[in-house]
Amino acid sequence: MSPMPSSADSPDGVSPSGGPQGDPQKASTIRDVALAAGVSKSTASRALLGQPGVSRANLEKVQRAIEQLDFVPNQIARSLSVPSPATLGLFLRSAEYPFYGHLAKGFAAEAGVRGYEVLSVSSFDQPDDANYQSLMVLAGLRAAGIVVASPVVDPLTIRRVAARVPLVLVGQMGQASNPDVPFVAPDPDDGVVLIEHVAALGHTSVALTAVAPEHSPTQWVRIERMRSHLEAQGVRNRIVTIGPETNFVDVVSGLHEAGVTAVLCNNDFAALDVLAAAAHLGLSVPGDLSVAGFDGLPPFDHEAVGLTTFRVPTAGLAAAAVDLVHKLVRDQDVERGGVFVPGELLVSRTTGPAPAR
Amino acid sequence: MSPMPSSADSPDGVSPSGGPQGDPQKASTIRDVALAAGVSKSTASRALLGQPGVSRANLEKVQRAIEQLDFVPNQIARSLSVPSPATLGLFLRSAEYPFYGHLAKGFAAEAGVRGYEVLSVSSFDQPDDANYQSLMVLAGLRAAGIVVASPVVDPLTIRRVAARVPLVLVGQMGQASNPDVPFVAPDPDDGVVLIEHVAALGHTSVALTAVAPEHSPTQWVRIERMRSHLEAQGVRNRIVTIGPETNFVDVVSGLHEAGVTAVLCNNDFAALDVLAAAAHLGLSVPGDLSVAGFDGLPPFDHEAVGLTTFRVPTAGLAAAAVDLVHKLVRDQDVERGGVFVPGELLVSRTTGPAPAR
DNA sequence: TTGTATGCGTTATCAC
DNA sequence: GTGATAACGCATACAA
Repeated sequence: MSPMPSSADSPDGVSPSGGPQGDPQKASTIRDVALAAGVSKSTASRALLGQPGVSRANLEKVQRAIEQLDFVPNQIARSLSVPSPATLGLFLRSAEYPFYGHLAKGFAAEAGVRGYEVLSVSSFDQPDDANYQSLMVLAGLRAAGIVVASPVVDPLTIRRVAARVPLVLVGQMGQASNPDVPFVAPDPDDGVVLIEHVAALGHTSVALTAVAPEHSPTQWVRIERMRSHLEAQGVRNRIVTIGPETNFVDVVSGLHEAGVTAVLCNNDFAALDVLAAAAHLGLSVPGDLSVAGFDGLPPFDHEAVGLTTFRVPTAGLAAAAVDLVHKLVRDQDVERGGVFVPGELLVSRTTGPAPAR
Repeated sequence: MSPMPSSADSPDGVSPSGGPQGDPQKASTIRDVALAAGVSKSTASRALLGQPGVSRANLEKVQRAIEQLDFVPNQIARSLSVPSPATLGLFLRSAEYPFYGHLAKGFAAEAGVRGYEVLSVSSFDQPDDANYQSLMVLAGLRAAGIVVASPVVDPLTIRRVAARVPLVLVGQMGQASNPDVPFVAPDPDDGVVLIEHVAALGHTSVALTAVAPEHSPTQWVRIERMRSHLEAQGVRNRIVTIGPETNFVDVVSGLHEAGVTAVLCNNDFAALDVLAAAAHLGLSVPGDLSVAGFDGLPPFDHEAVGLTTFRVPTAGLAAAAVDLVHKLVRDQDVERGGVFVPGELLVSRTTGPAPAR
């Protein structure tokens, strides 16, 4: 696919010229300010920027003109003449999920202390080419750097964009497809901590839930580690693939009948589904069945929910990502490969000792 | 405060000229493309935009050059000459809260079908002037329209921006401070539905939790309605102001001893806090105490959580907001005032009949 | 201290 | 069909 943007991106046939009676009030420019203040554009500009070398009289005149005209400097034009490395782009999967929301928060905080503005676009399950468009918007805005925190972006797109602007991946280990793109990801051994938790509780037959690989590549790395760790310990295990259509009552019922005493879920939402199913089946948790989630973000980590889960370090991931992209922007060397950030186990009331047989 | 942006917005002392050995690969421009293709800028531009009047030969040459140079048109420069009506700005409070995350999702979906790109910036509890800066970024980008979904933006800023670019408020009824700025908000009578729910269950003494007014202006409108409705029904009531430092065990204990049998919380997080406190005090829910939340977004609406709450219609709010701003962009008349969107009551296991006295 | 002239990258208006 | 040239709004080196 050509990198050309579609020229038909005008929304819904809106003509740029505006509506019936023309533009209501054309945005005032620095020229207007200068005119109103009776000075040259240069002086107005200098006053605007608070630069030295402007007489008090003119400064005040310009300020008055600005007030009066409600003048807002056009950042676009500004950044055209002075390359501003002050904007970072954030490409998120979907702010509706706590993980991405918290990631955005950490990202904004970390970028803020470094003086960056953050512009973000979300890929709410858009088709691939729409994702490409969205990323191009960020690139077209000449953001100093871009952080991509969405597993659904095609590697070729990543490579294309990464070739032009410093880019860091979050939450996916892109080695295979894009070895040169640095990344930040949760420690793949995070899941092993959960395994050790349930193994210590005496469980000898556990199930792991998972979603389709294309929805979350990192999940599979983690799950494979968990699985091999389980087998090394001689614990029976199985993987259950779930999706939007999954009937959890059937699934949990089947697992229980097969002797499974612990279910480790791929995320906290799934854990709630399992808990609801267990309740529906009259299974006590953790008496008959232990359940653990994954992500551990609010509100799932709340005492009132009581879920045993594993908290992914969103703040740490965000900080590492900003750090990486900042280095890239400053043209400093970045270690090939990436950064892994470990999370922490949160033990609550949904896991307990394996039932006596 | 003056509308002048700080000129010290360069991140961390980065010199624009780049790192040690100069710019590694200066972004290629249309000039480079034209040069490489052996045509003029005009022809290159036309080819880029897919405009008619370009020979097949030249078209192909330009396309090849684009591929080779990894050329991405500079949107910034582009929108300088032709104001792009294809971008909507979204100013969010904090994507970490489910409400804003879901709002963003609905917003993106609705804007997408209308052909807009969505750029969002979040005001994660920034100080006021930082908010101003962020909004100015959006305004400076010359977005076609802006939707502000953050209660913490000062009215003067809103007015300033609204004077330049179509702007719609979400979640706050700005009549008082900005009567001319259209808004979309949850129905202020939403809370009354909860009142009727607990009243029907026989509760005669209820408490309402609330946060400080500056954090959520709309909340107070809702709560006032609830309160007057309670009094009209002769139900005893009190308002408990909560904050980050609140000790919920003390609060709930006090309420219970005072004979309160139902607590209606200002949001779902607070409801979880109340539930945890009740559990800690050995109070049964809903036996001794009924608890309800507010917002009703995932995962709070999950069966496994079992919380009685009220779902605010994020999708509806988002759709209405996009509709409004779209009309504004097209220069169509917009009814003064705003749009109220009602939500729906979700009854679950934390509310029940009032305990016999 | 102030004004003039030029450039940033792109599109649009003209001539050719 | 093609290529100069002038905007767009702002910053800035340079001249005054």
